[in-house]
Parts: sequence; C-alpha cells; structure tokens
Amino acid sequence: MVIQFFDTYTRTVRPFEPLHADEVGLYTCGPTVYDYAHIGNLRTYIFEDILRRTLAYNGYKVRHVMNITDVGHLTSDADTGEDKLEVGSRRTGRTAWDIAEEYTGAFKDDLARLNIVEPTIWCKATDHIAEQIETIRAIEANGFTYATSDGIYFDTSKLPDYGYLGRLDIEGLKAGSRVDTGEKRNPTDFALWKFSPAGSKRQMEWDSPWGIGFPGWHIECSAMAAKYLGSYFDIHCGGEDHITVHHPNEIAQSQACCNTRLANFWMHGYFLQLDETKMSKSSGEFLRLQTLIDRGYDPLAYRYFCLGAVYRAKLNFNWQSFDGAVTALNRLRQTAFEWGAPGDAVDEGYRTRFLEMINSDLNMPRALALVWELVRSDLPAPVRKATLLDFDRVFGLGLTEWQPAVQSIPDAILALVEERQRARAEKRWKDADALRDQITDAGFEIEDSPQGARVRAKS
RNA sequence: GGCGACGUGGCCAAGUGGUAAGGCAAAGCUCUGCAAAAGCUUGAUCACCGGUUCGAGUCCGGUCGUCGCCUCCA
Repeated sequence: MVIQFFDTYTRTVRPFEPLHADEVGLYTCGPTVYDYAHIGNLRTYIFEDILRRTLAYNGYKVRHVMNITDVGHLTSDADTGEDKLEVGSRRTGRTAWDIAEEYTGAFKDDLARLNIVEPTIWCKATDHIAEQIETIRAIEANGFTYATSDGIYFDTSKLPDYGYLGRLDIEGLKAGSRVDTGEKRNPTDFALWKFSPAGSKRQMEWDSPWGIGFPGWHIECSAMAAKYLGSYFDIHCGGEDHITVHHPNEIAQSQACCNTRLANFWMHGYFLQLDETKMSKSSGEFLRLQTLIDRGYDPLAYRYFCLGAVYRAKLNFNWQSFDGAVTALNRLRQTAFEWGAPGDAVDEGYRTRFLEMINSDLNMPRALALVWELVRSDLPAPVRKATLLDFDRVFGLGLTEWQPAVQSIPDAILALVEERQRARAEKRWKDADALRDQITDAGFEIEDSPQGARVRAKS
C-alpha cells in the first residue's frame, strides 16, 4: 500500500518510496543535554517513534540515527551566546561532561517510559569531532566559508537557494532582524567552528586546522548523518522550530560539501501548547514527564494523549483533556484485558483500514477512532484482541503487557468488606452503606458484582 | 515591525467541495436494595462578513481573535 507523508521541503503530501530497497534511513534531531526534556519536547519524539513504527509495520527495516548534542549549542543562534553546557556547568558547579551524561540518561529514561523504540544508533557530538572537522574542511575547500575573529562561518549568500526549506525571505530577515550580526556578512550566516575565547580555557575544546575551539551546532547533524546514513538518505525529522534555522543550515552544509539536500523527506513535529501558549524551558510552566508521574499519572497516558492529534498541528495541553486521555486509555486496557487471549488471525478488514489511516501521513486520531469502532464491534473477542494487539505495534501503548495492578488490600479493609457483605446478606442496608462509606473514606472503591464485591485502591 | 499558522459541541480533536470521526465530560435510560462499574441513547452547520460554485467547515477576499517564527526552543 502506498505510504503518503507530508514533506516540508516540497510542502506537499507525497508518496514515500525508499531510496534503497533493503533499508530506510531515518535521522531524528536529538536533545541538547543541558537540562531535562519537557513534555513538549517529548511530543516530537513520540511522533518520530510513530513514524518509525509505521515504517516497520509496512515491512521496512529502519536504520534510525539520533544525535545527542553535548557541545556547541549556544544560548543564541546569533552565534554570540554561550555554550549551553558551559552555562549549565556554572549553574550547578559540575563539569560540562557530567551534566551531559546526567541529562542524556534522564532523556533515555523518558523515552523508555514512553515506550519509544531506541534508535539503531546513538551518536554524540563530542564523539565525532574529527568527522565534523572533515566536513568543515570540505565546505571550506568548496569556497563557502570565511573567518572572523571568533570563528569560521558559512557564507549563506553563496547558495542561491539558501533557506528554501524554511521559505525564508532573506531580504525580510535583513530588514526585520532584531539581532546584532556582528562580523557576520549576512544575518543568516552561521558558525561552523568557534574559537575558544582568548585567555580562557573551555571545558570542551579541541584542536583544529583553524585553531582551538569547538564545532558549531549545525555541523554535527550533517557530519554524523552522512557518516551513518550516507550523504543522501530517506527521512530527516525534528521539531517545527527547526524548519527555519537548523535544518536549512544542515541542508546548506550538505549542499556545500556533498551537493545533496541531505534527506529526501523532511518531516517536522509541531509544538505542544500549554493553555494556548508554547511550553518553553526559559519561561512558563515546565512540565516534565516526571512531573506527571509524581502526580500519579502513567507516562503512557501522555503517549495516548499525543496520539489524539495529528503530529502536524499544534496540540493544546490542559488537565481536563489529559485526564480524558487517562480515562480512555484505562478503559481500553481494561476492556482489552477482559477479552482474554488473542486469536491467531487479525481481522483483515480492520487491518486494511488501519493501514490506510497510518499511511495517510500518520493519521493517528483516525486510527484511534477505528480502535473504538473495533471495541464496539461484534467480532469475537479473540479476533478483536489479536487485531488490537497488531495495531499496538504502531500505537506502542503496551497493551500486550498490560494487566490490572495486583493490589494489596489491607486486612482491615478486607474485614470491612466482609462485614458489609454480611450486612447485605441480612438486608441491613443502612449498616452496609455506612461500611461502604468507611471503605471509601479509607481510599478504596468497592464494586458489587454477581461474583461478589471487588475492592481496589482509588485511582 | 517582517514572515507564517490557526479559530470545529463544556474540554481535546479528525475531517479528500457533496449535507460534521473519535475520546473525555454532561444529561436520560438499563442494570443495582441504593450505589459503583458496565451498556445504550442524546447534543455542534464548523469565529464573523462577503464572494466563487448546483453545492463550502474544506476554495478566494476582508474583519476580529489566538498562537508561532524572526531571541533559546521539539
């Protein structure tokens, strides 16, 4: 079946065809590890995971590369700010290397808790300094660089179609620029290599043909993507914020050194908004996945929440709608659990419709609606179960593993339950209701059924 | 100031020009000693105005509003 993805480069939905028959090359921009990820960041990684799982569901092998930016990402893209890792180091009194390691670990934990499949290859910027230097040399040899007092820069005016991905209005940028461009020749020029400040030693710095310093932020992606996937591969992903700066710069670098636009498809995840405002690390509420967990939420509820919207539109987060996702996921889990063991065969009709939906640019809301239709269908439970578990290869909600939590109910509560059962048997309704109130006040829920009373801790 | 996106029932959110998916919440009903849980049922003409069309949420123009990028950002 044809897979259609929206490609930011052409701004069209177009059929996806792998460049190589055997394997799809996928590069996803990873985190800068100077702080924890917030749930807005994680939305993008969930989108990329759905993309990867969709490719796999269609039978493709995927070679997935994700970078860890542990050096070079400045606090300002004007190339005048500080390295984020160095700032974090000063803030905490620990080394930049320690900080990078800690936040890398925290990031990987978050991915695991969201059931995000690990990349085939992780790559750290600091492990690939030589490759980055080589890439810069190639760009330099082709005449796209110039030096200033603080570094080696890419001259974007040498590329007639610089910024095409972002549909940048170069003249408009010049006119409306609010940033001092310093020694840069054009506002869109960017650093390939930055010199260590004279007289001070950075924690992270390397020798290079141009002097001691560190690589610019954009070069790592071009260099590492080319190393692991080749200079032209299938799909490159990132957040929507990369459409206008980071990705055009990656493309420029690849054009300058390899004469390719790096990737056949460019796909971008859109922001999570908090009460109609962007969630950011510098201002506003900073919700981490751990924050949700601390409030008693299952991290996979956040994954379900994200599946409720298409990746290519902003998604508004508030507690009312998030609680809705929590309830929906729990109902789905409980229902599926009660279906019992899956049968051998999935329902082909549902499977075909499912495939159509995920292959239409990852329309997960539609796919989820199909799940609820399946839940209400009159197919035999084993077929429904097998079909749902098959879909979950893409949803990644862990429905195969899920089972109701085994809860230990305190003996005191069990005694109250028993007493209530006696009262009910003797039709002492007032006593029974009083006992139920006692149990409820203690934080437990009671459900009467033909098989007897069930107790569980209130969620 | 420059550029761009969006505005669908209480909340979140799909939607290929042909008479509005789904989830949550709410209400009613069934079940229940009463509840809970579960099941069933019930709501929207798509910000506003004008235009194109046999027909527009879906295309064009305008108004209002919100948001994003141009500062760090997924």
